[in-house]
Amino acid sequence: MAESSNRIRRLLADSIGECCDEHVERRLGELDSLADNAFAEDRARPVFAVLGDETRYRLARVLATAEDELCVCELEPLVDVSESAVSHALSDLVDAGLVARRKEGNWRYYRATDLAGDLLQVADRVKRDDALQSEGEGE
Amino acid sequence: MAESSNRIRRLLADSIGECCDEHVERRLGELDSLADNAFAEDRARPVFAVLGDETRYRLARVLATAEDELCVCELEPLVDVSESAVSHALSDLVDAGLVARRKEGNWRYYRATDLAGDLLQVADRVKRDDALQSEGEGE
DNA sequence: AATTCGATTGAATGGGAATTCAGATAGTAA
DNA sequence: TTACTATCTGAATTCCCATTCAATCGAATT
Repeated sequence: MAESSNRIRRLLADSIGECCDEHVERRLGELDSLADNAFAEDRARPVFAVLGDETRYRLARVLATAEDELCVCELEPLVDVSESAVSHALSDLVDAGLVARRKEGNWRYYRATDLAGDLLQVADRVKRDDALQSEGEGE
Repeated sequence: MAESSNRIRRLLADSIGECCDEHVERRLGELDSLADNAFAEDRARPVFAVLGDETRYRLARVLATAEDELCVCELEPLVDVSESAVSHALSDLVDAGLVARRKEGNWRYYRATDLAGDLLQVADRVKRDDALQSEGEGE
């Protein structure tokens, strides 16, 4: 705390020439409220964590691409893990709201939700922009 | 392979009453091309994996909320890890195209890219829909 | 009711990733 | 050039999570 506010003091001094206690206090207040706003809603992270795993990502991708429901036995051959792992992965996807489940007899059908489709679409779309953005930096 | 196509045979038999070899072959073909399409672009997964980590997620969230560049010494107090870990996390975010870096003297300024902002926005927006979607399932 | 089938669950384990530690680097100041 | 600053890097360690194994479930069939 004392350490970091010293750095911020020097940072302010560097950027605005002069820096008094008042400046430091104000900046610290700004950062505090920024953190409050940023962390007000933090239920989004599990969604990213779920999609970050290869198995779950592939299942979500297939289901979103299919735009239709698929049975577990149709999904299983598409990922290189055991039947049990597929079941675990699909459960995680359901819990995260990325996939919906329907039961019919012994079969379980899974379908991607809009959330999954939208997230994958955004991640695909902006990937090129990303490359453009990092080109400019003179490292 | 033989195992899974047997299941698919039974699945088809269950859903369309009758099922011959031709049906099985066609369905297997459909699933194959589905997988080809789904896995054509797979560079999106690392982005999710990066955002799935708590430290990186918080940094990205703060930077996106700030809508302005922040110095490392301003970010560090907001996450409960060492200075080194913050540096590692920021590097990962830059590599994933979620954050851009600018150097000025001894200071390093970081800013969220559009990709980060868009992904976080989508993840936040659709979270309510998700809750609605999973309400309907009679588990 | 016994068996088979598709799928799920829970516990244990192995592998990988996040953190830290120690040292390095580049820029600044004396 | 010497010291100091803010940040980064790489190696080592710790910790978590994805997978598997085994057992189980509900539904259907005999």
